[in-house]
Amino acid sequence: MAASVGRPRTFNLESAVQTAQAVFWQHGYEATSLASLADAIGVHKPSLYAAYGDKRAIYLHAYDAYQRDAGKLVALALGKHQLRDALTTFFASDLDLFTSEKGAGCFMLATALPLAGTEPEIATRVRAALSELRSAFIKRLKQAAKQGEMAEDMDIETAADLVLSTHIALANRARSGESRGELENSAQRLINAICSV
Amino acid sequence: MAASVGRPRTFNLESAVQTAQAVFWQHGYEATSLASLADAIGVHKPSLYAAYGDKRAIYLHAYDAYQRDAGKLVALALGKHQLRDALTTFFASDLDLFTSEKGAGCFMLATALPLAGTEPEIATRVRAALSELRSAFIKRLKQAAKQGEMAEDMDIETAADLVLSTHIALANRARSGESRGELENSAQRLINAICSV
DNA sequence: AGAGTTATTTACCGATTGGAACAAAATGGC
DNA sequence: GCCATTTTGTTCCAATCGGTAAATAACTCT
Repeated sequence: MAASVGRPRTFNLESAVQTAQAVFWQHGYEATSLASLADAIGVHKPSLYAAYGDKRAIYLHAYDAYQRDAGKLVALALGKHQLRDALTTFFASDLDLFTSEKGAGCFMLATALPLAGTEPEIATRVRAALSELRSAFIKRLKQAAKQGEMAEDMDIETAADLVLSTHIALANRARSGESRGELENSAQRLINAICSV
Repeated sequence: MAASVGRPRTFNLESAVQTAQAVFWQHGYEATSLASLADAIGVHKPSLYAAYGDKRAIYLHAYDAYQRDAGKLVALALGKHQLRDALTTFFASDLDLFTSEKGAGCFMLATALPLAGTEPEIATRVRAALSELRSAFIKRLKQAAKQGEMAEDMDIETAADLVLSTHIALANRARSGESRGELENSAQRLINAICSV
């Protein structure tokens, strides 16, 4: 896979994507210049073009990396045996992510949603990601319902909506600078509303 | 207030702000150029500078107008006598706004939140707006609780969080291009979870 | 050691950006 | 009719934008 012939690359492809991700995360897609990306990574612009392609391609690399990493966190959290454990872990890693030093809020919602106003293919990506997340919630909540872990009068579709809505809202509120404590309170209240045990 | 002396302005200040708002709404703050604003309004750039100030000032005018208009809709909806009526009206006007032809999703969340990553004063504005909205929900839900309109086992803070979260999530999902029907379903499920009558 | 390959650096491109200078045009007050 | 005032249209600015051409440097393979 890696070309062993020719002059070796002086920077790591994956970690450079992480660096680019942080720049996009803080400034958004449009406000991020190629010069600032190259500067942050420590290379010159043509190196970025040679390695990834144009600005859009660099962004999509950062986007894909985020989705992959976030997906792992979701799977890890929802894998917990008890629903309350699963949701607590899910929202804890959510808040870790949304208050990380790489950027405030959710990378995807903060950087891709503005573009969604004019670029349908970006909108479709976000829509698909949210739909996939909701499906994961549905699957996990069905399992919880079987084990009697869900509050009575709470059907699965409603609970999935509430978890997804809280997830999205926490991302938005975190980007607006709300304190982690308040966000944790909201997450805790949702968990108590959904879980019977 | 209006200068009666001098050459009269050839465009309406308020409607020009609405036009500017639509451009920002669709493209976001950074991707909106002064040239495109002037073009959409039908004037030349210097007229915008003379009337409002720089690009940031034009955006803040659009932002303030949005907040004022949206605030009226919220007050109108929450003024309904029955909680179910109030929430139904609230989310209906939400979806009208989020699927309007002026732009997809919520103007505030779509255009201001990306800026919040680097500009604290913008972040503070959004934070304050969301906090104010939550307070309005709390006030309205307290009244509903007195009249026995809220589901048992549902405390006010939790319900307010869920309404706010759903509101924010609908805005995000609308911008991602989700159909109005799916969004309506989510709103309806939340209403059923909160209201006893 | 030389050839082939790949990534580097420097320099540059046209286009667009937000913003401003300036004079002409259009009004009300005198 | 003229002056003060305000907005208009034209023109221009330095800076930055995303992207590229071309030469050089660093490596592997034979």
